[in-house]
Amino acid sequence: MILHADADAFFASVEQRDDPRLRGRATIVGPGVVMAASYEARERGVHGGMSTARALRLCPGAAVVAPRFDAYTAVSRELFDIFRDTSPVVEGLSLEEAFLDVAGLERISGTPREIARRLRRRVRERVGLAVSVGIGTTKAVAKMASSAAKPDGLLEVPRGSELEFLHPLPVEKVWGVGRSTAECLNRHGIRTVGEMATAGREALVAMLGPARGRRLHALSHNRDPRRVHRGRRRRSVGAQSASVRPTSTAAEIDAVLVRLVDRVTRRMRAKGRAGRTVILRLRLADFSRATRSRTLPRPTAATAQVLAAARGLLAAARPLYAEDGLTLVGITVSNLAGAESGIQLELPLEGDRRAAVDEAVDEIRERFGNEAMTRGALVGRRDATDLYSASESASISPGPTAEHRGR
DNA sequence: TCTGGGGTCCTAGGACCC
DNA sequence: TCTGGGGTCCTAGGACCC
Repeated sequence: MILHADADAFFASVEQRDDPRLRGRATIVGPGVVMAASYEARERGVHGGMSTARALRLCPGAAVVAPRFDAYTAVSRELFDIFRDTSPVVEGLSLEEAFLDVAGLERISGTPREIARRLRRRVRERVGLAVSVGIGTTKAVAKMASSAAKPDGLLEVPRGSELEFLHPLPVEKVWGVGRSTAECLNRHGIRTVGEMATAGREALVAMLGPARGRRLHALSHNRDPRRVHRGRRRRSVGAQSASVRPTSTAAEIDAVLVRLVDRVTRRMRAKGRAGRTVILRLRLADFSRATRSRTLPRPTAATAQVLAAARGLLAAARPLYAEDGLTLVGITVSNLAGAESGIQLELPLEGDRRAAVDEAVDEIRERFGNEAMTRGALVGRRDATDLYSASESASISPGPTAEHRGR
């Protein structure tokens, strides 16, 4: 069984925990837009992403507080300490939520429900926050069960009863279905997961494209082979700023760009990562978006190199915004060295390299299932997985099957 | 309703190679 | 010389998540 644990209204709950005056009071984090809203505010229709001005019209008297990211990071660490103490296999999804594989822990720790109860109690006592937990046989069911359990709840979907849980749910409750997908399904008369199951795979693929169509079809029949795995490597590092205005001068925009590049490359160096693709993100005056990217021959985390690429992209994109100006600039470095695959291994430069590869293949089978190995690829490369110690590394990708690829 | 900041994954076309 | 299948990499954009 898989647990999905998720701290309720995380940022807002930390603020309420740390400031007694906010307890029991509608609390909104973030000036400008709502980054998080306490349940008191949600009851009045406030939700993440809306402007605080609108939120205050819906919920006059709400407290608006500025985010304190350092505090959230510290609380997140405490939360994950408890998660990892609960199960050896923890996969974090964000600061405040994670999957925990509790299969095989019955002898030591009790049933999944007992484990979940204890987890919730420990977080409440030691961190002072409410954590909702969903229990299911798959990631998707566990995740959707925790949403259904909120606030401050626990919901187990026992093995065998998954379809009873899934089928009545409206499609927009499905993890991975957002506004656009929901609208498309609704247009075709599909409103619930059960109707999705009845529609059939070909119909869903025709509506949504091969990847989304197949995934949702599988999910509606409770098929979700994804394992819980720890140690996923970050695939990109980015920073953006909405401090630019349509009236900003070229020099002001360049100053923002320099600050963003510095922030990103600093973080990359701190983590010992280097990347090859520099992506410039722009939001124009009419709030439309554009991206421009450039792939370098070699991974880098050097400020000067990333900045040179970023400036080149900005200059080339100038015709886009010369007339009306910009409202956001962002820089992301992706294609991070050593992140191409599901698994990384260091090969000894001498000795039994074959054995190391065989071991890695076994691990991939375990993590991703046999299915995923039909087209496993072994890619050997000599590059810097770690900025400071270049070594030969190999990555083995859990290749999509021919069926997955639609070929 | 005039809109943060950080990520993930998928798609589609073109260049290029064998 | 022309045609074709099969593959990789790069670029740009879109959808979704917290």
